[in-house]
Amino acid sequence: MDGSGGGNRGGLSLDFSTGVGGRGFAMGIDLPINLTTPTDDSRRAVDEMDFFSQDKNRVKQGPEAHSPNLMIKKEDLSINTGLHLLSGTGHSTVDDGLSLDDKEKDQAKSEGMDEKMDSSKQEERDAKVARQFMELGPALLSSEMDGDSSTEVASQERSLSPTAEYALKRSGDAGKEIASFDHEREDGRSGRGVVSQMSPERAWSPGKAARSPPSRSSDQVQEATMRKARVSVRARSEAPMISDGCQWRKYGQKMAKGNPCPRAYYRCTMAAGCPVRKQVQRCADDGTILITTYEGKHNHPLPPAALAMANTTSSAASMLLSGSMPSADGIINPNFLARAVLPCSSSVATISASAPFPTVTLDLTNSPSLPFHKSPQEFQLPIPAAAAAATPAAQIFGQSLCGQSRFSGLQPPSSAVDVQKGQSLADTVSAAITADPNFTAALAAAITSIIGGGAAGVGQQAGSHGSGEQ
DNA sequence: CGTCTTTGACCAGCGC
DNA sequence: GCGCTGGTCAAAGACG
Repeated sequence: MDGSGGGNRGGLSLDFSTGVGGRGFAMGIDLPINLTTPTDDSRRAVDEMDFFSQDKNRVKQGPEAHSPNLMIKKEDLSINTGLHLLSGTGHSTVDDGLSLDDKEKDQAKSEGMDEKMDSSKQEERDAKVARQFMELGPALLSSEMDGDSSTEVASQERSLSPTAEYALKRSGDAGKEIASFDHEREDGRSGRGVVSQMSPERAWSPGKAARSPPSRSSDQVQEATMRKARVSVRARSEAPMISDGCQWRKYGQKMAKGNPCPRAYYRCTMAAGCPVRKQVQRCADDGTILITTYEGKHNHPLPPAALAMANTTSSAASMLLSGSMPSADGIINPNFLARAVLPCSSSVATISASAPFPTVTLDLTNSPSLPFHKSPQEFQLPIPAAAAAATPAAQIFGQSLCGQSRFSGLQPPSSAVDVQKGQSLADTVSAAITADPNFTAALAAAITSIIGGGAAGVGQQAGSHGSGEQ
């Protein structure tokens, strides 16, 4: 897909490993994120295009005006892009769950982030956070699902253990079983109305949509034809997979065209029937760059570390949603999200309409310097994007972002006007931070996702089993 | 023994 | 219609 930028200047090794090795756990990540100075022409998303401007115009003109590549419904994006699009007031418990761990991580930062954490200390932290997560699990679920029908589904999903699902899928007529499993989540009872933004399991594969039964509502039919937004994260890592706090099971591996490195397919196993899947592949041009593409939304509570990553990616995805909305604003700083995710990066986020899915790419490989070296005060500003989808304040952020008619991480701000608008937007976000405590909570979670590798394995530890890379 | 990874095969979409 | 490609399945083997 896209090449990689420059060399390995200013690299930073972040030890995301939990120290709990062991087969089957998708953690143990040594993630040396190496942020480099961007080279605009060396990283390029395939088929990058002016996604928002076209879409905005066409929304006003009606769906008929859409080209197939741009027929993206707002609700479609909301259904599938957020890995864990928390709404409203679901963050208090998350915040609580993070507090202790954050303190410890802050301390660890002060002791020098360039060094790998002592494994024993990290184990202690992991165990501690794992206990917190286990204790908070029910509360997390209730708070996150509160107020919508998701609670019903969550309980239903939980009623089927991962083992049971696995056995079900492996039994007898596998095709039939899997189909029925999908239907269970897609029908009116447990599908659309249930997890409000949960995508069907087949959402990952457009091909699977063709297998769906014809007897569906018009909305469902439309959804089946909709393209699913994805969030791709590029990061320099020598580990086979970045740790995002979730449990993943590898279900396939393929050699992708034009890339000597195989592409691995994972699905979330933290809960039965979780539709979230991800692809992991190394960049063809730079083997040190790991490209992780997420799709779907978790239908279960997440540990803090996973929540953080989910918020980060879902916020990026939410931009697609925002971008589909009309806006009177013109071009703003095309790299605002980039800076929001990593403050010092000038070329991080790319929205690509490359077929068949609209994709937000968060490029963590090309920032000239790291936020981790900065003071805590400096790091508070950038992260709001990570929480953009999670809090009311984030809506402000998202609304602002939706004004972007061009959003390309490949180009520096095209004009002084862009920079100016970006700055004003930053002011808005700053106000949002102070106005919304939940925003701060999500902020902390996002910080954890980037710097707090210690908690990355919490989910796996808390779970009875995990998955790992080969 | 249970769970997970590996890997070849299968299926569907898409382009020619 | 055919071939290519991406995505998924599932049997077999590996591991703890």
